[in-house]
Amino acid sequence: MADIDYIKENRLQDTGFAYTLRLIGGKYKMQALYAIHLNHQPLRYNALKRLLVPISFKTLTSTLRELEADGLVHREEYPQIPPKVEYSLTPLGESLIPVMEDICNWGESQMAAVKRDR
Amino acid sequence: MADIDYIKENRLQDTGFAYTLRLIGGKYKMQALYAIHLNHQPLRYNALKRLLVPISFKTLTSTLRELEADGLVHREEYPQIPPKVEYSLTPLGESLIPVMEDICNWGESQMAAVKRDR
DNA sequence: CATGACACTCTCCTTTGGGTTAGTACCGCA
DNA sequence: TGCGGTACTAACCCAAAGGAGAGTGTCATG
Repeated sequence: MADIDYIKENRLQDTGFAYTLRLIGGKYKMQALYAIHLNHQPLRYNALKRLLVPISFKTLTSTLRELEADGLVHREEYPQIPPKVEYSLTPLGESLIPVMEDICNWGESQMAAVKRDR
Repeated sequence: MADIDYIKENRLQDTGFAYTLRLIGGKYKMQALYAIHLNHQPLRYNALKRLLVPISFKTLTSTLRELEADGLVHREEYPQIPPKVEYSLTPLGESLIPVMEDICNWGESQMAAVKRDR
């Protein structure tokens, strides 16, 4: 009954669910994090854009700005010409990788199952 | 380098990420699944609606229809008056619970950390 | 001499998710 | 007799997310 009270009290929307999804819920949020992770070293803006085709400038920029504001990504700007900006994962960002991998794995196995059943 | 090729080949959008998020990405998708799970028995439409306040009829209906179409939820209709419809998790839906709990836990601990640091 | 790379910004446009309101058909209960 | 509960559907609306395309300033390369 404690479980149900928990729902009835209507806290469901205020749990970690909503919190986590606010951070990684965007169309390319997880892809961006994962791409940086897999690269094993900082990634430049245009490199990231090429990896996340067909993302647009606008979306990539806002995606990165939000990830930075949420402390998942670190932005390092080199004031030179031509400009150079590198993005890397913060420890917090890294801590999300296992969670994202679970999501990914579930989807992979499910896709495989669907394919098998046809 | 295999990792990077994986990205470069541009398969990132076609991985389990996108697949899983298509299934549970809606505003109330995970909440609905979790509510049914916690109830330990089938939930009726209006009961679910009360738990997911402030969800609207339209959104709850489309949410449930999509979950059903994706095989995560089972819909059982009792042709009586007044009508009665019960929703329960399929085994596939149940298999998502641990993944969702990981997402939830990460968010909870992160919220706690943010609170602590102020 | 001109093109392209760099890391963007700006403006406008479309799509999508979700919200609002109203209505349906029937019944039990006060 | 009329109100509330049951599980919806239909029509319309709104805001936010994302996409398209052009522009910026400087430099290296062909």
